[in-house]
Amino acid sequence: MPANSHSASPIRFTTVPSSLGVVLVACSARGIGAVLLGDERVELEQELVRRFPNAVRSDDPEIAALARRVVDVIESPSHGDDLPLDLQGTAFQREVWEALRAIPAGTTATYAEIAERLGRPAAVRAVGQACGANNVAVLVPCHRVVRGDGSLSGYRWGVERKRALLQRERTERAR
DNA sequence: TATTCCTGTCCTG
DNA sequence: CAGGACAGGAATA
Repeated sequence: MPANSHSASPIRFTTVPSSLGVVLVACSARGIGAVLLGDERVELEQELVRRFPNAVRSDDPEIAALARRVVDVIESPSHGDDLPLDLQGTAFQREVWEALRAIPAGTTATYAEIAERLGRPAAVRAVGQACGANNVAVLVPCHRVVRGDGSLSGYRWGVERKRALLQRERTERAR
């Protein structure tokens, strides 16, 4: 049991294919620290290492099982998730991400609504910033936040994926 | 329609 | 440390 001093505990990751492209799942001892979406495996690995320099690839079955569960949530949003998360961010960012998790699948909220929910109605723009800083795609549903005029605005992993996720969740909710 | 300002955070010089 | 850039939005002209 290596007692780690100030260098964070190792973060292990693996990648799996999905209908939305490659999914990279990384986790620490506390839980899932990152879920990245992209077109190419290498691209995602580079992005992860940029954010977590101490991340290492792992073929641990435990990680693989976790990754499979993440893909399940992606493919079938109504599946619900109780996966352990290890979110790192400022107090404000955590508040935002917490608020996002309260948005039911199949529905959306505006950046203004989130800001209001936090008691900071004027911090709308900061909310957008916090969403973009989120490392855990899908499980922290930043894709369910839209503009006041209904447009999808942006998405860190591509607006097309945002559109696909929302459409899928609406379909699941309808049945 | 075009500016301007607001808010929290990050990035860059 | 200062200034600019953002996945927004309301107010003003």
